[in-house]
Amino acid sequence: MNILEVAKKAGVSIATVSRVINKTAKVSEETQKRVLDAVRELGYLPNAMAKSLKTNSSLKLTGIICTDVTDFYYARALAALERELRKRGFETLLACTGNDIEMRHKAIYGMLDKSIGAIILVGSIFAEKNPEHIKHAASLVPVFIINGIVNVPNTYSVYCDDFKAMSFCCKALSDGRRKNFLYIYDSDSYSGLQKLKGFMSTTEKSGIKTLILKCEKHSPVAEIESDIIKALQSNPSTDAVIASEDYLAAIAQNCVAKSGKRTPDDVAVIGYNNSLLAEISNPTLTSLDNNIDKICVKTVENLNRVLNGEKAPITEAVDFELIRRESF
Amino acid sequence: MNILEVAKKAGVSIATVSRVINKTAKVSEETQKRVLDAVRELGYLPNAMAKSLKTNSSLKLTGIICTDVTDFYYARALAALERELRKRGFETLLACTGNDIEMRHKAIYGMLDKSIGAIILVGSIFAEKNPEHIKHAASLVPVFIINGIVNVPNTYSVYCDDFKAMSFCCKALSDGRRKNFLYIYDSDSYSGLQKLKGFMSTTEKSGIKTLILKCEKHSPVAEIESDIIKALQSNPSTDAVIASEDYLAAIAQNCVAKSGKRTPDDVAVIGYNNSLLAEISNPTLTSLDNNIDKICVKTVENLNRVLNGEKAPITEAVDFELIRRESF
DNA sequence: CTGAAAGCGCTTACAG
DNA sequence: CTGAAAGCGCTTACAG
Repeated sequence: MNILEVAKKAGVSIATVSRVINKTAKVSEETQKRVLDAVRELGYLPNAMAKSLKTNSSLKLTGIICTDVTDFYYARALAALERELRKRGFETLLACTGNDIEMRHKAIYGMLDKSIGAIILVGSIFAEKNPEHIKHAASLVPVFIINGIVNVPNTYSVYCDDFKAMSFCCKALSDGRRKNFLYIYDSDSYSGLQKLKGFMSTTEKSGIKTLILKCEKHSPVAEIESDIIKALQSNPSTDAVIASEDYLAAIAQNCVAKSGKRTPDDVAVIGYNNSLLAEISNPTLTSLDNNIDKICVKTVENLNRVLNGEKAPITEAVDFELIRRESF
Repeated sequence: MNILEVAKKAGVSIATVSRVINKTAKVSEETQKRVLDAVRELGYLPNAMAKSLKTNSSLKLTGIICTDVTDFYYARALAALERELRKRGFETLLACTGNDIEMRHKAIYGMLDKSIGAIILVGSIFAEKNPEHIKHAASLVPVFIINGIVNVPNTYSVYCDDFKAMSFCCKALSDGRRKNFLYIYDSDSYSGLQKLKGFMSTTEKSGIKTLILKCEKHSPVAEIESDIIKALQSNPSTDAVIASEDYLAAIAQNCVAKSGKRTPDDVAVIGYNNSLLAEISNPTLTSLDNNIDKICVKTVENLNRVLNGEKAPITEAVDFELIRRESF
């Protein structure tokens, strides 16, 4: 089914069909109707490939690569990115990779094959120490990383300074006379490590006692709970918990309760990302808002600039805020 | 930057360049190297449009239209769909629409312009009473609806029978000697209404007293809480709450606690979708699992069949299961 | 207002 | 092993 068949059916040239469909020049009403009828009867759908090949407009495709859309934080990022891209007339090609490094690399090379104009990598997990694949991608199209930094030409980062943010959380707790912190995290990504470093460096300076617990992402909730409860038991004077993600903080709150302690009186809890979970938790969860929405807005602004041949900042930080609720 | 420039730089014909890049015929090592070097130096990226135009393979694009990726249920659907599509070599073009009906229609027409082979509509909100736009879309490409039914040719549905599922929840509660139900919901989508009907018809038959509360989606948690608390106060003998979504159930649990009652002893609570939220809630939440993952798997199987010219079921139901936890 | 024809960037018989 | 050329389905000057 192509434009020629429509033209034949309507008894006109393909040029005329094209004009009618694209409303790109005056065509007599009578002819117009014949063409439109033919289009309808045949169920003709213009071939977008051929079209963009000719007009060289491309589909204005942006490739978004994300490890896991079911992660609430990434889902918010994806939603914001798609919304901002759409605003500017870009389409979104989505690839989810899971946490397997092979899949991540494959996804990047896969995207490169699709006539995309740019790649957005969602999550600092893509900011590896040896970013060969990103280097390759960036040699072909501009690459934008959400909340991660990788030092490669033609690669742009908008991020929240998670080191500072986590440091801020620690200070808030120690200002509140808390002295014995449990830190729970689940990811060794760039941003995950920044948070961890922020925690360690700040608690060390202030002479806070610390215990650090790493959980496996996607392990059963019961398992995480049991690990946290053990950690709390091994260090009964724990008076504050900081988690790298709200869901870990929410689970931790439940563990605190199960240990017969009260939040925040006995144990304060701070989460991270300020997700819906923080509002729904019982007690509601104080959480660090690292402004993922703003990160995405700025990223797409930069993308738009770069694709228009303008300059854009290589790295750009957004601010953060500790949203206080019942848990601290 | 096109194949001709690469050919010039390498001192060969464009045919040879194409062969090297696609490994589609023997080329001498020496020539191969010259071509690959040229490709590298120029940062040449084949034009996927031109390629697919020629091979007529198309990008094997599937358009997924979704109202809101930050909704946990839809995020799970999207993740499952993308995974299944990728398995079979399809790319995913994503459009998010929000809840505005205009935007939904625009998104559908927008997709049709992109050389997609099929459209997947995520969420029964797309199953409107007057599905003109779906009819139009389905006249051009097969349309697949996740958990919604619309009676239009070339449209396929895989769904969970939410009427039956909700009815099952009610029966479980009334078998447990509960007599006074509060139902909380937030959506008038096809599936939302099925759930509501299931609730009403079953409670009516069993002589259960009922109160029905509709919340606005995306309204602040505090507002939802206050509405629920009012509802509980207006009907102090409420001994069971059923919500159309886990997050509403989680909030309801908090309200029950704030009203000085215990879950499940005084008030049992059942959520819907069996999301992570159900596991994290305190107490953990009994929830109806409507098998969204299976729905998506079957949908992509059907899509694959239809695109290969095989038959696929027009409508297909998956089973459901009530996952018991602490709240009932 | 309409059509014939060139050309978008590729792939792939067809020759050699 | 390699190249010249046709053709994928469109759009758009150029003529008329």
